[in-house]
Amino acid sequence: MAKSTNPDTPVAVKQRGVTMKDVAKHAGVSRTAVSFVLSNRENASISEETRTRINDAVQELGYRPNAGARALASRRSDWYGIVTEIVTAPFAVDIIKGAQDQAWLDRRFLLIAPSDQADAVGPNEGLEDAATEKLLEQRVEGLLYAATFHRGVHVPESANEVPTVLINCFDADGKLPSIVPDERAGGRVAVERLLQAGHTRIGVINLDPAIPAAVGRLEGAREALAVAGLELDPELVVSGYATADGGYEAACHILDRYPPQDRPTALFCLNDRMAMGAYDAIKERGLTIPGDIAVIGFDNQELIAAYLRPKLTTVALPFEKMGALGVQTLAALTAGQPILADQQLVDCPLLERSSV
Amino acid sequence: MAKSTNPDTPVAVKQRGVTMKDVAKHAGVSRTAVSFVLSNRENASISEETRTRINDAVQELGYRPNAGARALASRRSDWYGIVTEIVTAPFAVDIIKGAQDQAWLDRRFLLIAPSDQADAVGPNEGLEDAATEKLLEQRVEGLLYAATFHRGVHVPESANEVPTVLINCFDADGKLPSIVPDERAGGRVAVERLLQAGHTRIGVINLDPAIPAAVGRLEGAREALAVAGLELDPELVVSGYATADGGYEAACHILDRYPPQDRPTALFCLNDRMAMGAYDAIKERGLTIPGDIAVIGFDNQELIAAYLRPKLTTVALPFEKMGALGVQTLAALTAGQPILADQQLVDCPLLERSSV
DNA sequence: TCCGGAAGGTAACGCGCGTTACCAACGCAG
DNA sequence: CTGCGTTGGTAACGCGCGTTACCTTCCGGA
Repeated sequence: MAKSTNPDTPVAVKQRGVTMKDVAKHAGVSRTAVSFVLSNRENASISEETRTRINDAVQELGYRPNAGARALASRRSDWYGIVTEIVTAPFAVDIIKGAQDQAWLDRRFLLIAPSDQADAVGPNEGLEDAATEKLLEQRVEGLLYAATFHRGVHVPESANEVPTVLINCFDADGKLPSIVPDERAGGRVAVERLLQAGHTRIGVINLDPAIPAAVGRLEGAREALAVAGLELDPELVVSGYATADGGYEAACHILDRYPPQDRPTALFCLNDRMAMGAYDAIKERGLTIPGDIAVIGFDNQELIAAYLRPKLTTVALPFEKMGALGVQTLAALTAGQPILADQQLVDCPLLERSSV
Repeated sequence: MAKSTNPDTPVAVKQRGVTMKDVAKHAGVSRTAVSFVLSNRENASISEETRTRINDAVQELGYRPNAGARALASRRSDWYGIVTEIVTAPFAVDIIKGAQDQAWLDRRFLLIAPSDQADAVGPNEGLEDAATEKLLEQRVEGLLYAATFHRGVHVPESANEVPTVLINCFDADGKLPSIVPDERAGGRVAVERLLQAGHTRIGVINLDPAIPAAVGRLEGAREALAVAGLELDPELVVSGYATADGGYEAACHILDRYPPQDRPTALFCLNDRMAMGAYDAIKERGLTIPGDIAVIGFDNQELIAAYLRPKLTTVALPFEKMGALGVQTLAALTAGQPILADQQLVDCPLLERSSV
């Protein structure tokens, strides 16, 4: 099987492409005519006959336009750049998917440049700037910045040279438009679901209380309770590391503190990984889900939520939608249209599975 | 969702950039001199003094080269394209990361184009061709195709126009070089680890026996056993759906078939999701991991393997390495260098955690 | 008859850059 | 003085394409 490849290409592969000139010659017309036909010019007067002759020539020769040359001549590039650490930490990969798909719909192209965890003051600090710089060298018409988790970020200076939109993060300096999840509404819908199932004593497994996700989700939870005339018992809110272990420990803490009759009957875990740990704590105590304890998560990490047993009911982060909305917003910006709002909130839908 | 946002809006943003001419004027030299300095031409005779004058001008004006124009003039584009369904199904996202990083090292750029599950004969069948076509329009110098799981694929005809390398898949028509995991060695190392821990009666939770991963891993398992003078008991090999539920059922099947003393003492799960299900089956029966039953997985899906309790020992798929190797191979190809082998196997390292 | 206009094109410029060919000035040996 | 190599540059072409200005017919009406 070990065959060495291609003996007859010496060095530097010839990008010998068919050009418009070739098409023109083959069709017996001028290059301009070809250009007119290919770009579907409105007021170009080309007879139907030559038009088809040109199209045939395009087919026969396998002509493929040169995007670079086109960009050079027309001074518009048909592409956006996205700078993201998602390539490194794929948690929010659906942002890319959503953006990619939307761009594709708009016949645009997404250049993806990696960044390390943004604002990391470590050795790789320059990477983000370099990525932005590289994208601008490609003459992207707009920039997107996407983060793996909702937070404030600083974008490089040069991002101001083209329209820029932030996805799943916001400009700490407050100048750029951003698309973020509506954490508060998400927290509300989660707790509403628990209330609706009859739970009134609800434990909360919290994230680092300082991050936007925790603040918003908790606030939403309080709102939902308030509507029902209830309050959030501070004793039932336990923070932990945002991991399965952290969730396990927090759940143990909550479950063991009370005698069975006073125990909360539901747990709102502020992310799915912690819910995963909570599952273990609950099962370990011989309790069932959702019979004895209902569990609701947040994030909808497929690998966890869909594969836990029972499958986890959770609130989904609208990554894909945010990605698409980011591109739409960028399209509006580059077209000079006004933007609806500086910060667009996107709904976090509840995903019913079997843990409530 | 995903409503198309008017692609042909006229009001294009002026990409008013500083050009070489501006730099030249500002430095009081010719544009050629600037070009020579910026491209570090070997035998260009430019005095040290004008050289610094030019560099200063570049700084002061914030000149940024136009990648498109450069590509047009030099007929080389500094970028590769990668067509992949990974954007849709992020399982193997590290391939992109590895490729991206390696490309970045080579000062190249990766254009990522989405494809649906390849060879899907569904409604989206054309997407892959379209993606390839778009990439060729950008004049990529080489193409990568990456799959989420190891399998044979067909690539579009036009891929033959530039050097092409397949990652985590292979050309069903046998013409293109590919980078795939060494499944067999992975299966071997997994079972070797179990043997080393003293297990001789090993159950195997198998995937769809037809796919390359299952074939290779099972073969490797047999080899390892053979070295130890053992054989694989066909009764201990149970196939199931490649999900947690599938793993759960298969594990139940194996565990319940024998009385405790005849029961296998270890399970080799051919992927981590199935191991996740197996965990449940084992715990449900009051057995401990790894005390009563050792479990070893395959794939190293971080979200599962690192968060299961106990953490799962598993064989990692070398996605990142495959991505990097893919780019390296492509670089060699585009440089006209011969390729080592048509199919390169990449090692699957064992990741020790706590389940053996 | 002449004029006007539409239909069906084409020549030529420039986008920003890499690259080749050429040129002026200078030093220095013969 | 001539000849010749070296140093330090520059003019000009072309990459593939969008675009503008212009140029020919041809036809119908006054």
